[in-house]
Parts: sequence; structure tokens; C-alpha cells
Amino acid sequence: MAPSSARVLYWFRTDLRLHDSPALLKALELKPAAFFPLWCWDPSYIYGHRVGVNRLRFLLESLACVSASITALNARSQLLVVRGNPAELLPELLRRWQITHLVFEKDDNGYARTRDAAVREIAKDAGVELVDVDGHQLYPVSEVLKRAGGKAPMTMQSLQKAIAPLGEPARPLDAPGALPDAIVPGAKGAAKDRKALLTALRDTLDGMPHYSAKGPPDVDLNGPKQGGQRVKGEKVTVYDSLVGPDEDVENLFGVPTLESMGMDPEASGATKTAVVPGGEKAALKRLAFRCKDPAYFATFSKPKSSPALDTSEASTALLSPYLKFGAISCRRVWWDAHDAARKYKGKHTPIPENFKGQQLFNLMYSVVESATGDAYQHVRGNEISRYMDWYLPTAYDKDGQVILPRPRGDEVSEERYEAFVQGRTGFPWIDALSRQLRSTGWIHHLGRHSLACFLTRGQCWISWERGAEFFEELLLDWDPSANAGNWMWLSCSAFFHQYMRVYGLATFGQKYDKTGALIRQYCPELAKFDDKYIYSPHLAPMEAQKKAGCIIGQDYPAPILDEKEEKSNCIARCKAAFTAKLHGADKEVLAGKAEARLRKAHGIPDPKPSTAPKSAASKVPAWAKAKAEKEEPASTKKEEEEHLHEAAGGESATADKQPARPKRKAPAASASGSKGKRAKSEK
DNA sequence: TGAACGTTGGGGGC
DNA sequence: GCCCCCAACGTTCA
Repeated sequence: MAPSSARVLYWFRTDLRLHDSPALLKALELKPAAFFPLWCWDPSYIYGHRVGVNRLRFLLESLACVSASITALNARSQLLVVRGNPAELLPELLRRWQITHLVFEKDDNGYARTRDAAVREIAKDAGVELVDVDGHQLYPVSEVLKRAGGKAPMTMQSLQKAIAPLGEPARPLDAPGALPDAIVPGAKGAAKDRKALLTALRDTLDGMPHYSAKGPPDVDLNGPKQGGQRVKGEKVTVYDSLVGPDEDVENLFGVPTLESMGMDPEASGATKTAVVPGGEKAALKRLAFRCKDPAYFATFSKPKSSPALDTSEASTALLSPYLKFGAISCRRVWWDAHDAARKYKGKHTPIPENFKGQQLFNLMYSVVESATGDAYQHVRGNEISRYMDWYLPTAYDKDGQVILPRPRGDEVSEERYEAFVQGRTGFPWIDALSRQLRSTGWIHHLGRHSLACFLTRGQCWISWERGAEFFEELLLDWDPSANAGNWMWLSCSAFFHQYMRVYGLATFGQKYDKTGALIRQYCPELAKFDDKYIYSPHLAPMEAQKKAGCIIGQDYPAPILDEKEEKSNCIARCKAAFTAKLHGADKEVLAGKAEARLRKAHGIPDPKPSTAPKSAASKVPAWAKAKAEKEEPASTKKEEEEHLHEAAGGESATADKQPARPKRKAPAASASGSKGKRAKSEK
């Protein structure tokens, strides 16, 4: 098979694998005379998007794995990592490397959609043939949408109907057995070794302006990183040159390090080393481990898998980060799990609770996101998201552009949100999950449910947009379609509507683990409490608190709110929002008038906007105030209840029917006392 | 138009 | 571990 004259640039993105890569195989079908495996280390992704240390680390490890696999197939090749924005780099690379074909795997979701539309134009202008190939999902997203009649499939049933005519997903394809050389333009043939290639390739890029030499960048590389991941003000060196540090030729076009990005995992609250290591090899190993037990996939049932386990002993297969980055193929997972489960003779779990169902939900979100467009990430303009009068919604300027950073909202909500992201709400189950997420980059799906329900329709009534941002920064497996989709689901904004069903802040976790092992691990200050109190330490008598060496309100925060009271407030607000039947794309919402109308119609007073400047407020978080309050003479339980009652009556004429924003002070130790009384008065 | 259903609630009874 | 009920949503289908 004589090579053609094709010079192929293969652009790796969310397909960091060699096995079952339809796009990669398509590129090789061109019989390239020269083959350039490329990765663009885009600063706007790293510094402009919400991406934390754990996901960056996972990405770096995945890149290193791909590069090593390429070198294993061709000792004169590797992944060619260039530092810069693809929209700026690609036109130059296409020209300087005399590329004839640009090949990549399609990405239908989120920011990739906009990026790839621009790349399409770039290829056209350069006279380069662009070959994009489906492969990230079980079925081509555009095909599924077409089969669904162009209408977003909002239920598993409608998705299944849409894919039924397509049959089973394709069987996975093998990894290529060889990869062609990257041949420098003008060279007679392949370089004698990898070092020679890298040096020659560097010379082809001579004079090309690199990122930090170009003047003011569109993102401040050394500024505070969104989400607070940047630490120690370290200088970013990764963008000092286009091809990486060149003191050592070995490192040219190499995978950057966290240090070169000024990132320190531990200072960011992440574990020192990855709990879930990135890369295709790790992914295949993990899948193979689960396939050894036929019962695992055959009897897998998501609602029955425990969210109360640490990341290293997850009850689920924990393949989602690998699927997100394409380090494992979804078809490989589908069929390996299928083949393993076939050996199991007992009763198999059906779709959607089973493992295949989980993969189909991912597909469903991807299809819905692609049908909804960029508005999918927010409420405003989003045709599928119900409008609810959340606190801390995304803010817009006169022209409808998102205001960043978000202006502060009402003080109570700001403090609650801060406590939530820091894992200091005073609810151990919530705090453990929040901390586990920050530490390891992963929590179980049902743990995500607990957090999402609490923050939105369960208790805090804070916009799902804020929750989605929090997960976006910290989740290894963050995906623009699944993340926002799940937040809409849990907040009853779309997909799911049964707002009466609220996760208990103690009861839900207890169902899976009465001993509270996850809490003991991530909230060590609570570790010495008896099982009886581990999920609700604020109910422990002072004697028990002393015995446990943890005084609530001092060593661990008192609850930031009253669970039952806020639950009933939120249900009433859900009812009001469902009666209003507003959606994100409705005129009234776009005009910014929905919130006032909804609150007025249902007798809910507007929250008091925060007066505290952002910096000052963040220095004194909620739990610190709770601590300060603890030091004041404590009010009796009775006084506190009376105080709350007055507040409710005083804030609105209709406060007896509709909930008002509660006073900031949470009833720290009154939950058990008020429980019976409130239950009675509600009847 | 009404019944059945919807991946994953809580609480109680058996 | 299974059932029902709580009170109630939207979608689908007969």
C-alpha cells in the first residue's frame, strides 16, 4: 500500500485514546505520507473556563498516556503539544506543515460547537480538507436528533424510541497497529529519531508569535484564576514559548506540568496525587477489573449503588472521567460490559437503572444540549428550563451579556453558597460530599443529587446555575451537557417535576451507611461522634459533644438553616413557580420581569441585596459568624422560635400562606425540639 | 379526558 | 426488602 500525498493533521480533543477511534482510523485510511498528532494547549480553556486542579491533572495524565502510546507505535513520533489558541495556531500550522487534511472527532456540545465552527472556516480558507467523524457518543448526536424529529428527547423513553431504528451501537474498533511519521516540509524522508524530528519541527515554527509574547492576552495568565484555583501567585511558564521549554530537546512539544501552570494541588484542596489517574491505560484497566465479575454489570442498579463510599472504593465503575475525555470509548464500555454481563445467569437489571441506562442518559443530555444551544447553560433564554425565582441567578447587562464576575446577591444566599462550596453548612452529609468533591474530583451520582437538591429546590433556593458552576470547576467528569442537564433535573427545572420528593440531609446518607464513614473521613472534626449523632451532630447533647471533642458552633458549624422549615418553604415556592408556568425563553423572562411578577403574585418578599463588599464578606464566611454568635449569650429555644415567628408575620401580609426569607440565624440546636411542634401545626 | 408512568424521597407497616 | 401512602408535577397514550 503506497502512501498517498496526504499530509494529515490529526487534532486530539476529547478523544484521548488510540482504541476504537473512528476519527483516527479515518485519518489513517487516507494513507498519509505525513501524520501529525496534535494537541492545542489552549489558555482560554485553562484560565478562562472553570477548571480545577484535579481535572487539569487528569487531562495532563491522559495526554501523557496518548503521547507514550503514539511513541510506542512509532518511535519517531509523539503527541505534538503546542501552546496556544487553536483559532490562532491552526492557520499557521496548516500552512507551515503543508497540511492537506485536518481530521478530528466531532464534538457537538458546549464551547466546542463554537470553536469548531470557526475551525471549519479556517480549514476552508487554507484550502485544507476538513474531516470530522462521529465517535464520542454511542450514536451520532445529529442522527439521534433527526430521528427524534428534531425535538429534544426529554425522557429516556423518547430517546429509546429515537435510537430504536439505529440498532445496537457499533462494536468497538481496534487501535491502529502503526502510525506514519511526521515529515517536516522539504525533508527527504523521516527524521532519524524523535529528537531530530522535534528540533526540525520547532524550526518550522520560527518567528511564530507565542502566546505571552503577543502583548496583552485575552486572559490574564498570572491573575487570580476563576474559582480560586491559582495559588501562591506563581508565574505561569507554560506559555513562554509555543513548543514548551527548549533547554531540553526531549521536552519540546511536551505535555506541560501543573507547576508550569502555577498550580499546586494541595493548596487548592485537592489530594497530592490523583485518586483517579488519567489515561487510556488506566481506563482500560478499570473497565477490565469490573468485567472480571459478570454479576457487576448484570446486576448494576444505579439507585442501589451507595453514594456513601470514598472515591477510591466507588460502588460505580467510575469510568465517567475517562468517557468525558475520550480516554475510553463509550462503545468499548457498552460492549465489554454487555459481554461480561452475558455470563451471569441470574436476573439482569433492566434499562434505565442498569449500566447501559447510564450511558443512554449521557447520550440523551448530549442530544438535548445540542438541540438547545448555548442557552442550555443558563436559565435565561433556555427553552427547556422552567423559570423559578431562584436566589443568586446569573446576572445580565443591558445587552443581555452575562456579567462576570457575578454581582453579589442577597447576603443570606451568598453566605449559604459560600458555606456550601466550602463544605461548612453544618450538615455533615452535605459537607462531606462537598469536601470529597474538592479533594478527589469525584462523588457518586446520588451524592450529586443530595448536593443539588439541597442547594436548589430542597433548602437554599439558590439557582442551579451556581451549583453547575461549582461542579464545573471541581468534577473530573464535567461535561457541558450532562452537568447542566443534571442540575436542571434535580432542581425540577427540566426532565423531572416531582418537587415533593426532597432528599433528607441526614436520612438519605444514613440509608446507605449508618456509621457515617464518609463523614468521618472528610469531616475529621466529627470523627469521634457515635453513629447515633454522626449525621446530625447538632442534636447531640453537650455532654456527647464534649466527649467527641467537637463543640458544634465552635469546632464544626451549626446548621446554616432549618432543614424542615426551608423544605416546606421551597415546596411552596416550587408550587408557585409551577403555577406560573414560565420558561427561560419566555418574553417575560427575557425582559427581566418574571422574578418580580412571580414573587409579587405569590406574596414572597424580595430578598435584601447584600451590602457587604465581596472581599470583606468572603473574609467572614457564615460558619465564622456562627462561631461568633455562639460566643454571644445564647438565646433559648423558645425565644428563637418566637423570633422566627415574628419575622415571618412581619415581612409580608401573606406570610402565613407563603414563605418569607428566613432570618439568617439558624436554629442551631432546636431541630429536634421544633420538629414535633411544627409537624403538628402544619396539619 | 383520565389513567399510567416517570432511573434514584420519606415514612410507616409488614 | 417490599408495599403503600403522602401530595402532586408533566408527558404520553388509549
